[in-house]
Amino acid sequence: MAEEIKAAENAAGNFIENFIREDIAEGGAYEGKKVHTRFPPEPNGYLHIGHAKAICIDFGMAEKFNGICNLRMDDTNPTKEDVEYIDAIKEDIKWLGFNWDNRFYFASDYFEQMYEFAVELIKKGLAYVCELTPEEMRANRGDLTTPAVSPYRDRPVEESLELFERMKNGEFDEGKMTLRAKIDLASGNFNMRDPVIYRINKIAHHRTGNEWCIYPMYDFAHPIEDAVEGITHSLCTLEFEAHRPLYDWVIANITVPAKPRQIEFARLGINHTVMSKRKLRQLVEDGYVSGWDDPRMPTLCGLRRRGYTPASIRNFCEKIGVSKTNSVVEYSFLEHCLRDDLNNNAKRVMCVLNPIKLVITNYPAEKTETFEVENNPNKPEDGNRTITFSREVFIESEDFLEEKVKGYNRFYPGNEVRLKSAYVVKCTGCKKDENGNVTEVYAEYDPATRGGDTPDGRKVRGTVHWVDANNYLHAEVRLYDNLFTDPEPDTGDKNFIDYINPDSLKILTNCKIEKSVEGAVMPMNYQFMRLGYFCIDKDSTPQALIFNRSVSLKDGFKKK
RNA sequence: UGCGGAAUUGUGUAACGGUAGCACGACAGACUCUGACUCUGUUUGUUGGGGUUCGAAUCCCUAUUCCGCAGCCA
Repeated sequence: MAEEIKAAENAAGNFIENFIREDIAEGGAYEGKKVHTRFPPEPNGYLHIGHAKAICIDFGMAEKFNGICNLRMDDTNPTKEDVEYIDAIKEDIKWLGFNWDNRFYFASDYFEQMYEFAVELIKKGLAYVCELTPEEMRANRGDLTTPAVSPYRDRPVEESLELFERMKNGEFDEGKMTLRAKIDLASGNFNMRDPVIYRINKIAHHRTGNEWCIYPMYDFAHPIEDAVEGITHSLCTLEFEAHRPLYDWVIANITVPAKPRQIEFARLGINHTVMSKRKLRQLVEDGYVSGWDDPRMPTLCGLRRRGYTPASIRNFCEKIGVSKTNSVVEYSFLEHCLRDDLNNNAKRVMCVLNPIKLVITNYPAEKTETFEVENNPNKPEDGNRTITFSREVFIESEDFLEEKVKGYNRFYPGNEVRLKSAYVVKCTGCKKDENGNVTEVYAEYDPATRGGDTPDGRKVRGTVHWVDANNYLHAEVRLYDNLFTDPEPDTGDKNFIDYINPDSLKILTNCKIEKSVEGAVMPMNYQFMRLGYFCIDKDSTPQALIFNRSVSLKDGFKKK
């Protein structure tokens, strides 16, 4: 316990952490236990960056207090769930680096117990079988100031007991009956207006098959799941705030030893994207993206394919903090977190996206020489690699201008430029085709500058990346931009589809990359010098390399 | 209109009656064999109005704005 408090005192301290710390100080819900949280996804879709925040909070908070965190599939609604998502969810969480050990559970593990608890409530006169149809229930729901009504509210306990058992036995059709908690039909909180806690669903459950035809509702199931697993702090998002009184009601009225506490935090919003499962699904199903793992998607599988690292995402979640304020974080902040990680860890490599040939006219035609280049100039311990150089190299077509422009210090006739790690060369001109397009650039090299140094100490302002035209690999490179042009495509009465960015994907098929990447496989992050961070795509093969641009480098070039 | 929440710089987040700080961005400069990185500096904020107090982002009152809730979804 002392350790836990100490650990907490050393930490930054968001409101949840402070809450738990106070709880520990008071002895509160603990009874000497460890902090115990859980991450409870419903297996009905893929995880996205918003879930990553929740995962980092659930697992991270436990970690911070030397506690533990369970992974639990909240599978109480067989009409929406499927096994196909379970493995994907586990994979994403593992990828982020969190560990649930052997504490992997299903809400459906507790169906029998939940049934017993429901019976307990009925016996206590705290639940009753209601025969209102869904339509009738809606009609009798009341409104903000008018109470709800149910003609079945005062049904004798014995009768409810019998009907509930018959519900369980499949004697009634879907929609005919529900079990309702008897709380307060006049409550200003609709969740307390005798909420349905069991409904009939005659559909096979992905785990329990046809064993059950009645299923507990979230509001009844969740507190039980938490209590049964000994969860101390049940962390969830803000929209469940109004459900907390019901959560507490269930805990208070059934016989469980543990008293978990629900604490709510704000959902993550990120601009230039959408986060709701429904909308992401629409993007996939209507073909706006190639799939759930399209590199433009905010899904964890999408981000992973895009080249995001677990560290960058965890760091992002750590830095955005936790509060109860609804907020929209800038997408560029996520990008910052990626650059921050990759700048330290990605191997540098040279790739020319839009190649144009540079001919070094005073360099021998048949000669080839090699250079040793640092893999990461900021990290000498990452070693060197060898690249080759010859009379013809590819340079970026945008690194050449026929005439000097103020502030531009790359190739233009008369200017000296350094070919990164090779030689300083002086641009002498270019060749154009009949349409006036530049087809080749010419330069002369200074043999005294081998390795890129200038023995005479003269300054060379521009340094550009290049690839030996006699020794390179061909590559396809996919460039991505925001999926939506509008920073908040789904606020107000906007239709997010109207704001899809038509230029969110650009495919370059004529890229030249240095030979050293030969044989590279996923997952592999590179920095293409001066361009950005790129990774091998899952479509890539050794014969046909495909790279994704994860994020560009920050562009400090000031246009006047 | 009932209930429950939330308002701190462009964005996110601290400060729990005692100097409004940090990160990102932006801007300016230094450095540089990546116009990156790194480093230095600058800029912008307590939703409004009252009150309590020597002192208020923080406590009280009041107003305003925003978010969530009327699924047999989670």
